[in-house]
This record gives sequence, structure tokens and C-alpha cells, in this order.
Amino acid sequence: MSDRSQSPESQIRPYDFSRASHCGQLLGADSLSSGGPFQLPHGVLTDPSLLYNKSAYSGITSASAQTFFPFPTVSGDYRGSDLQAGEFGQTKHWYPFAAPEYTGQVPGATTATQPLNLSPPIAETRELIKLPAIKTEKDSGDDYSTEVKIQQYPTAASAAMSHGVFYSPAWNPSFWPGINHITPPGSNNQNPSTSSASSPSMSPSPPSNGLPENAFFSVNTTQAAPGPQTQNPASSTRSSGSSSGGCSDSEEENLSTEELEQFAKELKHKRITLGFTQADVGLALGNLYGKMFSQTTICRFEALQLSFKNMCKLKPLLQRWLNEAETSDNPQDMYKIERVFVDTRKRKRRTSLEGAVRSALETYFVKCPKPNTQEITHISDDLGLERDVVRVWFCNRRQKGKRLVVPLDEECDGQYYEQSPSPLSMAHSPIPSQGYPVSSYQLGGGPPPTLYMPQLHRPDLLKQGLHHGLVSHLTG
DNA sequence: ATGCATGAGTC
DNA sequence: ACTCATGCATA
Repeated sequence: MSDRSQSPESQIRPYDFSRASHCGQLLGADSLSSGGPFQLPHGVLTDPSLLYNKSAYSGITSASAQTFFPFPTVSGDYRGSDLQAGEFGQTKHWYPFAAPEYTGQVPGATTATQPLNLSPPIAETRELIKLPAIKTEKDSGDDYSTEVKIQQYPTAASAAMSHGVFYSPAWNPSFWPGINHITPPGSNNQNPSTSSASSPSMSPSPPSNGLPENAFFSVNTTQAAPGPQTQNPASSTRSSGSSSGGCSDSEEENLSTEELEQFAKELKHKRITLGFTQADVGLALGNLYGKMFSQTTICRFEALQLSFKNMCKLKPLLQRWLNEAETSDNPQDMYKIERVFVDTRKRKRRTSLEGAVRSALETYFVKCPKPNTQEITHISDDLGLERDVVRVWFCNRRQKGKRLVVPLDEECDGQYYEQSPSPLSMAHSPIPSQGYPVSSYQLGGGPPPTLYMPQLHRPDLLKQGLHHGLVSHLTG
């Protein structure tokens, strides 16, 4: 394994943006582009992923999060509004609003909305989804390209979508042949919370009235209501047994890092055991809740690479999916209808930054994680990148540091900041988890400073340390 | 699995 | 303009 050669002395230092507001001069260093005064060891890129303080967690209201459910499955990030739809002429954007389009004319619509019969084998499902997918990004040398996408919808959902509102109108048991009756009262689940969660909506008596789905949503709503932002996810660390009542998902807000980590592992393990891919799960969620997720998101969930808040939000969904998958005789049923949608929205061609450039950016980041407009311009100019690319890079870089997963200390490269030497030496301190709802939070009355920790790209380490040492480390 | 991107929400 | 959730595209 490659070793990142960092000087021992070099440690990660928490970065306090509030103070290091201007990194202006730091940026003055132009040498970066040339090779890097910053010595990225041997061409090793310091790819950072880091952790830092996540002040935001304190107010976690899990599901309460804004628009999590009420949206159309399709919405995703395509709103492509009109953009250049014209170019294609035929296909247009598909919004939640564009009900008409869904309903039928989609060129590649593969499956209709038939409940039971459709359940194709997972494999097939996947194929269906992929085949039609046409990507032309690369080709479109100069600009964005269009893509054809296939989306899958829950039957019920599709019906509801007509208005752009995606709440599935009614829960239709027929969609889940094997699922309806299941409802494992937690007997087979390891998580108490699970049990409670699953029963509601899956119970034998699925709300045929039309409130059904809402079972799910309502729950969230409910939970959201109770505790404004006052609750710390961490504080309530184990709520396992707490909610025995009907509020299943609501518990999520009380999730602890440990629980999340454990669940993530469990999910992954079972998922694999059951023969599902991450993409399958994402699709299944669409069927179950009308909100589908990408393979990316599932992957990140399993890897704890989402923010704590986000993890808490998704956990109940995944928990239920897991329950269904485990109890269902025909897990395949979880994948039903697929739909093909053509997305005409143009997406900027993905920029592929070269190693040297990344290194340079990294260096800049170390100096100034939050460059202002001017600084961004300077950097972009220096590196010959589009300003926006630089801006986005920094955004992503910062966001990266907010992931739930925290790299172990060693990840620090020999980078140091000349600014705020924050007292919080999370890297090695007993409580490195600034980004998590750990004790550190409750302790401090106020929101801790945002900290971005640079790290090397060491999946190995991260993962390993992650699941075990990490969490325990954090929580313990 | 992850880098770069998008867009809603927020300050 | 930033954060955050999320995903396409790609390594």
C-alpha cells in the first residue's frame, strides 16, 4: 500500500473559518501550479476527505428536513427546465409537473404500470434501466449533452404524479404481493426501532384509503413537529427502545453514530446476501416510498459518507426496505415498474482535473478552505481553470469534510495552516468527531467552528478505521 | 467508489 | 454565495 508520507509533525488542524476569513495572501503563492511547494509527496495526491465540525447537526430533525418526501421521484436534480430542450425536439424535460409525458409518450417507456406482473428479476430490471441510457457527455466536446434516462416509478406514485405532487395517492397492496402480509413485528429485526418502523405502513391493513403512503410521511411529519431543532441527534443516542409506540421513523432523530454505523453495515451485508445491488436498493426505495435514490447515495450511506443528518434521514427508509427485502418471498417484487424518461437537461461536462491541478487546489484549500470570489478568481486564473470549476471544487471539498465518516488521524498530510490553530485537536484528540453528534456537541453550548481536515486518499484506512475504530472512537 | 455538478434552501 | 442533498459520469 502506498504510504502517504507525511511528516509526523504535520497534523491536521482544525480550521476555523470564521477567523481565517481571508486567505487572500495565502493564495498569493503561485508556485502551486508549478509543482507544488506543498510537496504532495511523490506525486501522491493528497486527497482529502476530512472531517470537521458539523455545527449543523445540533438541530437535526431527521426527517423533518425540508422537502424530503414531498417531491416527485423524478425530480432529482433535473429540472432542466427548458434549457435546450428544443434541440431534441422530441423529448423534453420531465418534471413532476410534466405528468403527461410520463404517462405515456416517453419513447422508451419500458413498462407500464402494472402492478404484479411486472416484477422482473432484478437483473432484468437493471438491464432495462441501463440499456436505453445513452450518454453523450464525452462526445459533446464543447458542451453539455443530453441524456436519456430511465426512471422507475412506483405505480401508485406515477398516478399521483400528474400534478407534480408526488405523494402517492394510495397505498396499493397489490403492488407488494409478498410484502403486505409480512410485517415482521420486529421479531426478526435486530433493531427495535426497525420493528416499529416496519409495521405501520406495511401492516396487513395498508391504508387503502389513500392515506397510506402517508403513513410514512406522516410519521416524519410527526416527528419533526415534536422537537424543533432542539434535539441533538447525539444527545439522544440510543433510542432503540424508546419509541415503542407507533412512531417508528421518528426515532431516527435519535440515532447515534454507532447505530448508524451498525445499520450501515447490516444493510450492506444483508443487501449483498439478498443479492441486491446498491442501485437496486435505490430503485426499491422508489417503489416503497416514491422517492428513489441513486446507487451513489446508497453507496455513500453504506460507507457512512453522508452527513449525519442525511444518514438519519435515510436510515428509516433503508431500514424498511431491508425489512421488506428480508421478509419478502419475492424480493424482486420490490422492483417493479420502470419508466424511461428522457432528460434533455444539459449537464455540464464533467471536468476532470489533473493530478497536479488537484494537488494545487488541495494546497490552496489547506490555506484557505473558503476562498472568496476574488480568491477563487485568482486560483482559477492561476490554475487555468474555470472559475466555477474552482468554486465547485471548493464547495465539494468542504462538503467532503462533512461526511459522517471520519478519517483517522494519520490521514493528515504534512499540511498545516498558518491560521487559527484551533485548540481542538480533533485529529488526535479523544473526540475527533466534530462532525458528528457526539458528546462534543452537547458539551459545547455553541456551534463549534467548522473544521475541514485534509486527508489522504486512503480508502483502506478510512474504511477500516471507519467502521470500527472510528465510531467507537467517536462515541466512546 | 468517488469526482464534479446541480439546484433548493438559506443566510 | 454558501450549505446541503443528491446524482451523473467515470475511474
